[in-house]
Amino acid sequence: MPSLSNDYHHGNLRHSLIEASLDLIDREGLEALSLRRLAEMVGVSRQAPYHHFRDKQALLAAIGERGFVQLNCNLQKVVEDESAPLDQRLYQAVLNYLDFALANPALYELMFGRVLWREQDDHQDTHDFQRYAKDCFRQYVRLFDLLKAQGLLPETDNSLRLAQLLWAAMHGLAKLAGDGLFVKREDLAEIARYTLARFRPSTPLQ
Amino acid sequence: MPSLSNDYHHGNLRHSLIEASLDLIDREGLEALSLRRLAEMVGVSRQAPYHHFRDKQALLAAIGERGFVQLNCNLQKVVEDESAPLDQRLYQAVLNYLDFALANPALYELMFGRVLWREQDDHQDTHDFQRYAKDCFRQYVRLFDLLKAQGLLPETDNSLRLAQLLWAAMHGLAKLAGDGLFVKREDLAEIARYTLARFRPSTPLQ
DNA sequence: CAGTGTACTTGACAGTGTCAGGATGGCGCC
DNA sequence: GGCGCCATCCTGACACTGTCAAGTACACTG
Repeated sequence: MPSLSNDYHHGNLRHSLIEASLDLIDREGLEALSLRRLAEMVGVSRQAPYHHFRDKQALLAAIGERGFVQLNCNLQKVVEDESAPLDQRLYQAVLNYLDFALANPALYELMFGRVLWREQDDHQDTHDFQRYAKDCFRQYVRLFDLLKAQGLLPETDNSLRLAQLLWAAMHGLAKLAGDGLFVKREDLAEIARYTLARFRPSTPLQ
Repeated sequence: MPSLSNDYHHGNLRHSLIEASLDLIDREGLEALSLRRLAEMVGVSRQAPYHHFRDKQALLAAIGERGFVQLNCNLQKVVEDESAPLDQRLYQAVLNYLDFALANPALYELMFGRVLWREQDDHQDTHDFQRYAKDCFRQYVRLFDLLKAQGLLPETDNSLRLAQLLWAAMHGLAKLAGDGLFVKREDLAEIARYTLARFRPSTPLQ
């Protein structure tokens, strides 16, 4: 067990680096994230991070993983909230996703950035990262399964396809609103309802 | 008018740089694009590009603009193809979009990358760039307007909202399939039909 | 108490965007 | 025709990046 009060051995550098990264990208954006600057922030030499991350990509994967864990935790609470009716849970799961994306634009950009998703890369870090991401996605499949089981969706509907489509729409909306291309931010909630109406035209949402 | 056969004055460097950029990112991805390397490819000094682009960002905007012009041209042909029924045109417009995104992943990434869409930036280049992007988007609004005019969609539907939603879904699908996160590439066409069915449940598509 | 390994350090290198200032050469004006 | 203008291009320099190599400090194990 490493001692925590030590000038030379930092104690838990890995954790500190991830924390500092989140802070940095939140304040200055993803492109401001550099290993050297990070090392300086944490008060350590430029090469020290390499004892905890194989390279920059591995650090990025760890940060992204953190994001997915947080998002997953968030969604899980919504999906398993027995006190709310299922269609309200679905609506809330969409809103929470969009909130998360808009509240952490840089982190969201990283989580779905191309760097972490190209196939070539077969290192353990990115495998872990992608596993956590898929856990997140599965929350939506599960929600649609529940809706079907409760008769709120026809049995013939395909939960996987619905989840893929819903996720695609959410991701697109997050991009549109977050970067302000074809959607004004204040219209987002209305569009979210508009979206869900296409999935379950029967019930009104507020 | 500059002479074209000249060692010192390149003649039409701006165009050559954009062309070389497209070639490079197509072969090696977006992160391989550097001004210095580009200059070398074109056979010019590293500072020469700065006489045609204010900085790297301006070059990126020009490349992205090129992408939007191409996409817009592509869509316009589909939308105005009088020989096809409107619902088929819509379907084709979706397929063409997805094809474009999957065939030019690096260019697509650039076109919708965060670098070119943050608001702060108020230079002419990015304004032009964003104008072309919006032209593209308007093709879809127009298509929905046509569908309404022809009675294929209820008058109460909002073309803008429909276009926003459809575009969001397409963008999300392009991401999902292109980077292979939650969607297999071969399922994409089916999901595209699934998507459109949510917009106009009445007609079958093939 | 020697020694081993982990966490950390400094030095070095190639590559990046971009600022400053100098060279070249085609064009219009006297 | 000669001259200057100025767009176009060049070289030098700087601060910054990721990362390899090789050294140092410290904790723990025999």
